Parts: sequence; structure tokens; C-alpha cells
Amino acid sequence: MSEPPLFERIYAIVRQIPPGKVATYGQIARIVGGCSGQMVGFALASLRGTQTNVPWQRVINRMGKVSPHGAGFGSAIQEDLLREEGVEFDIEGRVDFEKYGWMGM
DNA sequence: CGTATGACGAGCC
DNA sequence: AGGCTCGCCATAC
Repeated sequence: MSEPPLFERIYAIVRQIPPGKVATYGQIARIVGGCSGQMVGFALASLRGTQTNVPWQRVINRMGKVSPHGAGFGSAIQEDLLREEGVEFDIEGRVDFEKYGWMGM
């Protein structure tokens, strides 16, 4: 069949996340179906930066925290971008899924 | 062309 | 209760 690559489908889901909201790798993987959370992480890592229009910053891990990807700076930028959108971080750097969770998680 | 890596999650012992 | 393995797709060298 002629369905787009799995990664492309993941990008489409992330792109649907509204500003001021955050989603988890597992959540997206579950929506896409047929792939594990790692696929989502790999897909976003393949973006190599802001080449795509995918708000990868709105995607965080299951613990409500960002992952230590890249040299450790990428995660810092991610938090900064989310703060710019209105997302608040806990003392531990965690996000409230009850408030900012996508789809009302 | 083949190998290795890359931002998780859940289950199993 | 804790630690470890497996699963999965794409890209780069």
C-alpha cells in the first residue's frame, strides 16, 4: 500500500499538538499504533533540528520530563521553548499532564 | 550493501 | 523491590 513512512506519520501527530500543550512518546506511539515509544524518539531525533515544522519540543517522556538527548543542551532548549508557550515546569522540571497534557491526559 | 546508533515504554525475572 | 531485555524504523558512514 502507499501509506507514508511511519516516521512521517509520527511527525503528523506531533504537528497536531496545539501550543501550550505537551504529549508523551508513548501517547503518540499509541495514536500511531504499531510502533513503540522508541520509534517516536528516533523520529524526532532524525529531525536534526528545526528543519521540519514538527514541534518536537512539545514531546516529552512518560515521566513528564524531557530526555537528556543531544549534548544535554537540546533538553534545555526544549524547556525554554515550552515556557515560552506557557507551559510551567515543576521544581523537578516536570510538567503537569493534568494541565498541559495533550487531549486532556 | 551492512552495521551501528538514536530523545522510550512495558514486561519479565 | 529492583534491574535488565526486548521491540521497532530510519538515517549515516
